Amino acid sequence: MATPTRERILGTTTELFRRQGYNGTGIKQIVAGAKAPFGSVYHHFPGGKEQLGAEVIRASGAMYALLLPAVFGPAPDLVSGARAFFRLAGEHLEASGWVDACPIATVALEVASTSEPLREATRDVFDAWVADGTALLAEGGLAEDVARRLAIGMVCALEGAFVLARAGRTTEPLQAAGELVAAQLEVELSRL
Amino acid sequence: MATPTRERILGTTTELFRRQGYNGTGIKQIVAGAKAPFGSVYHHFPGGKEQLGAEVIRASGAMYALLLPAVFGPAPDLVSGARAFFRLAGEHLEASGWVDACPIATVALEVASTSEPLREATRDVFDAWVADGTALLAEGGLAEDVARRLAIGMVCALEGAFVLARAGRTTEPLQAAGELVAAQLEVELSRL
DNA sequence: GTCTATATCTCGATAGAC
DNA sequence: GTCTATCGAGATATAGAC
Repeated sequence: MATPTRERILGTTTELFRRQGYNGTGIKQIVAGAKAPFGSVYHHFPGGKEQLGAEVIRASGAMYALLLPAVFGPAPDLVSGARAFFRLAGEHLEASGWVDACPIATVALEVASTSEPLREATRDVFDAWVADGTALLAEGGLAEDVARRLAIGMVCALEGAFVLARAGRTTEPLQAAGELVAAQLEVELSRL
Repeated sequence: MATPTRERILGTTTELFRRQGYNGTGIKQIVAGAKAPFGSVYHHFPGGKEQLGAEVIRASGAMYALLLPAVFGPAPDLVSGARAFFRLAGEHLEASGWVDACPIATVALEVASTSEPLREATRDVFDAWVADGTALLAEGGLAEDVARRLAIGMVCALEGAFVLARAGRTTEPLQAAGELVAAQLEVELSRL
């Protein structure tokens, strides 16, 4: 209840970006959803929509990074962890009415050629995810270069699966992409 | 030079969608790029921006579907074809200044929760790509269900790699995703 | 079919009262 | 720090001359 205005703005913007992207989301819509006065956006984010967008991207990225240890931690092994990750992502996406996929992919594609500050924010988030994933797989015994290659592959497969899943309203892409990653992970682990 | 107005509008819109997405592209910008009068858009596309967008999505999808046989056809085998596909995609993306990736992914994410006609258009394109890919892999001897799973995985890996590559201005995701698909394809083919 | 002018709306952003 | 009023620019779409 006592949520600060600034936090409410960030939260509402995160949700709207996920649903409509950056260009599709207006500041008036943001303040309406956050129940904040219009001027608050420019008080808390003097850089305007672009600064707000950059902060949302970085905060969302940090939140989602927590999912990696949260799902892989309890899993008995890396292959089970990978399967669980894609399965949970699919279940969550469907339960949310095909909205709650990756919080930054839409924005990443929109701004990649139109805003350098925002592009750099999305790049930093993906880099951090890949670094975390690489560390996780390397702890499982994989060589550093193999771990990095598979970590990138996992993020790519997940992001692409979200695109197809939201377009087709089906979890089949999540299953196929998860199977692809898990199977290849199994092959690499069997070589140790 | 004698390009019909309608075709010029479609071509310019395709290019702008790829760079800025659906919401980031204005009709004024489209007619300026196409050197067409403003009213022509509503003459040729009475349904306005949404109809124009749907036609662009379907036409772009059909164009890109031709790349599959074009790249896999000359390749000596499926695994080489897959590697070539991802390598060529990366080279083309970099040569275009990190603009020319998937022509519809950005729009697909933007409209997935905001426009049913446009979402259905992107879904149909992805479905067609998956069907073509499945047929290609099945001709190579894979069972229908395995072929479909790998075809979906290939499209997912490619789409996701485009997201990371455009954000990071690097072809590394294309390489990693291509390697993931090629390696798994090799595993499945070795089982025959 | 081509093209111009304009209507109506919403955008991001600012100024300034409180 | 909170909130309102408003600006100028841009959006989509329409009307109607040629």
